[in-house]
Amino acid sequence: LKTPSKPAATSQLVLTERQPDCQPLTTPPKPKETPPADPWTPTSNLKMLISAASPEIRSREQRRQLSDSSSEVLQTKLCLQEHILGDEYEKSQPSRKEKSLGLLCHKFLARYPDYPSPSQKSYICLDEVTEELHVERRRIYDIVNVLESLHMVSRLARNRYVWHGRHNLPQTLQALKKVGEENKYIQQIQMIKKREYEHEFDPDGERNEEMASSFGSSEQSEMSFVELPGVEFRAASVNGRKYKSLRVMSQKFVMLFLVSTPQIVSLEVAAKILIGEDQLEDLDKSKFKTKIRRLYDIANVLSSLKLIKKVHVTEERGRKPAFKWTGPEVLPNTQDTKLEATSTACSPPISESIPSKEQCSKALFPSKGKQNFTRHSSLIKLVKSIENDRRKIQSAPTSPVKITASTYQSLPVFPNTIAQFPAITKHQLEGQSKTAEEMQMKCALSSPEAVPKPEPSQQPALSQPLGVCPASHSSVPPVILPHPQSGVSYAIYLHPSQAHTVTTYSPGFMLQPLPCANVTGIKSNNAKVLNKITTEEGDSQRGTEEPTKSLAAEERPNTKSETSSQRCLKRSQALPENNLIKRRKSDEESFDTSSAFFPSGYLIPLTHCTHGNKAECSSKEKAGVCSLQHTAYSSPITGVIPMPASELKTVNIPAFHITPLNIMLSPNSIAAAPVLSNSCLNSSSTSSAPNPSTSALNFMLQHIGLIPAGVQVPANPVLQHVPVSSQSENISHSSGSTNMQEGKPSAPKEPQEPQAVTENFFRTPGGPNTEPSLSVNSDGTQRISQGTLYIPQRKLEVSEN
DNA sequence: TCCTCCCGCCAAGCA
DNA sequence: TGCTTGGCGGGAGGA
Repeated sequence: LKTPSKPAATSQLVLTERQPDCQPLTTPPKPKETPPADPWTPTSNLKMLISAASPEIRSREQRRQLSDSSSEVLQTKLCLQEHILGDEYEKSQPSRKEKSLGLLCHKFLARYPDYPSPSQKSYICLDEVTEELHVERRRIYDIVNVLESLHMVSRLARNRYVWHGRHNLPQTLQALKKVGEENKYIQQIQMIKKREYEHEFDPDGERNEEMASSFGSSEQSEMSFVELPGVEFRAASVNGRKYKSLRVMSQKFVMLFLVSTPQIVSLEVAAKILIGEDQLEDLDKSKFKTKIRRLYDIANVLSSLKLIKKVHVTEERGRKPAFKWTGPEVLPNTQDTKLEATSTACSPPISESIPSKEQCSKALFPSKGKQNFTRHSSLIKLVKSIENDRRKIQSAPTSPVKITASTYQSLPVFPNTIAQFPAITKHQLEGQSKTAEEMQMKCALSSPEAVPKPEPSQQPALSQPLGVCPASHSSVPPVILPHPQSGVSYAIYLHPSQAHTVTTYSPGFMLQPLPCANVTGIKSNNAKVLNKITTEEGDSQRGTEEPTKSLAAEERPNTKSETSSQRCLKRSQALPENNLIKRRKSDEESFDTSSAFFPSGYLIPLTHCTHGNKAECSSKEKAGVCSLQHTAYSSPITGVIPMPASELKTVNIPAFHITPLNIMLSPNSIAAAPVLSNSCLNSSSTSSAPNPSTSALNFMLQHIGLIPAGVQVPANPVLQHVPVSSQSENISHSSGSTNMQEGKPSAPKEPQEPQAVTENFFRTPGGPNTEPSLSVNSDGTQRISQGTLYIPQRKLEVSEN
């Protein structure tokens, strides 16, 4: 039965009308002799008319205070039928748009308060809803499933749901964001975009294989449902279908927004990620189309909830539908231990012995809060702490988008970022010839995913647009740690987010020499390449509308999250469900194994840094060291690696407490900060800034327990030669997240010296995303002048229509 | 022409 | 066994 279209004006009237009180009209019994397929028979026609016009009829009845006796109604209908014929009838039919799921969802939501009183539970009876909204049940399921994914409703029983409203939304979004980060969706997005571009030139390429390798084996990515305390998930079917459910898809879709910066996700990318996470064989076209369909369904509901808004992103490849997150900003999770999502996947847990920061901290400090969270596999991944750390010290290896420094500086949070930016990158640049720089850039861009293997000898290319040091680093100083064996010094970055996480002493901890990163702007031709595959977003959006997001973009760099071995480990972290005790036990067991893999130590040597060595990089790339996977997700900082316990032998760092900083520190809280190499340092002689003194170093090392009191670390020639820019003085900034002093690039005095070191590490003249230009001072030293800001974000043009 | 997504078939699984 | 739930994809309306 084809439904003729109806003019918007008429149908709009019908649709905007809400009939909260009116019971649906009862359709007169249909004469048996009426052929149901014929729309123009009086009876069938009448039926359709009733369906289409009943709101009007009812409102008319209300206005006239007519009785709703069926005979009168029928009369009215018949009367209406007389007048609405042919085209009129067609016009009376709601258009397709007006039957949309989004509109239906609006109606559905209008029935319930956003924030229902906790004492007054609203129950949803599907039968009632379908009757009152005049929709088939199937559509209600679509809505309810999405709402369920956000814990706005939960299933109570057959046909019956409880309405929670938006009470749980912040919590849910926070949990989803966390899971999304753990799942490294941002990296997957980057990978997909890269693949898209590559596929343009290699349509017959091994796309699926690449995708397969990108996402790992299908078993890696079991679908799981993130639950919240008190919102139990009771799917009607506990079968495998549950894991393909719209609920899970919806959650993952939301996750993509929450982890993306800007928070715009194209359907295509979302579908690919969902497919990639699902089954690799789903990569055929029909599956893709199906996913897209479902995403539209979900998007319609989310749009009704005003969580997302449809936009279009225009790329060189064309205009793509996308959605932009318009929901509440999800702040960083402050209750990690509470947000324990549980995998409800049907796949069996592989291992219970994977430690994680949460597990460690939970073991030590069991949360007093709600513990009803079910466990999500992705939350208990071995490399969690690695990823968190990486995310903060990496940036997306994407094409830069120019914005002016002034624009950038206008951002309210910019000063913080400036303060965080490692001045070391500047020095490194200073120490580089342009040729070397270009070579590095080419190298890094041609293989941006070149992830350094944890071999000390390796010299991974680091192509990192300036200014990607995460804001969260602003207040935590790196520790300069000499390594007597290798003669290499290291910077240890203490991650603030981990500062409060107390973990136990991890016995084997060695500072592993890592190649120094080369930090350069992106100038190679590949920048173009990357640009082409990127989505677009107006700079204005970044700069004015969502400044924090702009910065957050740099906090969520395009980092290769894990090697395949890590994925295996990650995969193996799936834990059994439903038993808190069991979980606790497994947590403990997992914790015991932490010595087998010590994921959070990121160390960058102060020596061994060479400037981008194109030849080396290229050869490694050819040799497969710089695999695609690695490239896309690798740390631009380079040399950020997890360290197996087997390599952690030399220096034991117990859990300790940095009194001056009031930071609880553990080995898991150690990450690397980019540090100049000797060569870098030697070649770069911007000398206006103070060097950290040996006494300061000793002070800090003693305080943090790296060396016993009384022991002095000899003056480190490397450190002494660290040139520190004084140009950062020009940058106003505010810190404040710790009790550290800030903004004194002048010669530090104890005990402020370590802070001064920090300052110097995280400052740069032009802010985090400045592409510096090298100039030569009168004394022959090189300096970086503030230049155009380069945002390692994709060029994005968004149109909302 | 392509995007969007309604619509309903039909299978899984529950009561 | 009937009903609920929901995956799925055809195909039509709309841009």
